Amino acid sequence: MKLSRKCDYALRALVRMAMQQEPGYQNIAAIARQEDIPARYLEQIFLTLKNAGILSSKAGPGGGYRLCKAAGEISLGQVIRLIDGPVAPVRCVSRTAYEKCPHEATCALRPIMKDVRDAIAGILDSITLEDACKRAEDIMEIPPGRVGPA
Amino acid sequence: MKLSRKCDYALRALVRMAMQQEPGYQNIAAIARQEDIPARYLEQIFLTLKNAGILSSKAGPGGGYRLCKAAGEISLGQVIRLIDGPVAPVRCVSRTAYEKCPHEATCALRPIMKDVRDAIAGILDSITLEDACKRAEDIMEIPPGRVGPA
DNA sequence: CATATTCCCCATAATGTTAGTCGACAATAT
DNA sequence: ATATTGTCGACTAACATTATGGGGAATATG
Repeated sequence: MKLSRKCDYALRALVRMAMQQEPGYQNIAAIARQEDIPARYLEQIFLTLKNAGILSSKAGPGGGYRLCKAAGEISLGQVIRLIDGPVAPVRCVSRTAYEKCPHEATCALRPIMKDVRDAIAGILDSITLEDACKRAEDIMEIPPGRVGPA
Repeated sequence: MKLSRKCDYALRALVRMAMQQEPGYQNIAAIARQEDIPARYLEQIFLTLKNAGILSSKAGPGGGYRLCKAAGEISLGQVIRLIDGPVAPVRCVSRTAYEKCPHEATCALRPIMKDVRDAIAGILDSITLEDACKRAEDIMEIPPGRVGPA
């Protein structure tokens, strides 16, 4: 039930990109440095994200990557499926990568696993990079009107 | 987010064992045949389950394995953690295998992953082998009073 | 144009995990 | 005694993960 490190990198890098206010390009080296990710590895990840239409890129000085859509349009589920594959614990309950299982008709576990899948997907498909960013900002800066930590 | 095949084997074998009404021992070969699991592999799995106090065993003719506790006392979560490790998508939100992460304090993903973990654990820790068995029986035999499929 | 910067694509290596298989042995029932 | 069944440890083949590296193409700048 574990997220790969690669996927963790992808999500963290995307949140970082989404937090950037100005609309310019951000290069791999900078993101990699900030998030402590091996740059050449992040390169591969960004390429995948680009091919999936999540990022777009521009070469040369001042170039780099930027989000292709609004942060509110990119769900965590979308990214996770792209990097790690289906979120369902078993394929026979996956909506995006369903695969028939011979025991399916009489399997006692299947309906339970379906509940698990729905619970996971229910969260990950409803939360976007924008939502994550907001949470991140709440964590990092004390909201105005507050005097200090509670 | 995927269950290993090994874990799938373990769960299916345990449900099968729990469905057996008579209190005797059931041997590996029989379970392996019924559930279509490589016998020598299931051997390893049962040994692990035994060492964890879920199964007990007896050698010799008429021997085999049986559940060590009532089916209602064994949760799916317990079995899954034993075979596959923590159910949390990332270790820094695991209750049973927590591990500190350097980004923890400012991480935007963590609270989301915590929700995912809670959702998964909420289901898997509350459902027992007994629950699964009931579902299995419902699937396999049409309840009395019903004339046929709806 | 020359040059530096940055992304693009392919290959490959190091390491770890999964899903088994095997052989010899110990316990038990008849 | 012998057949049956579990116990234990080692081993392996295949695959996945986590990178690293070379060589190129696109682009901005002077």
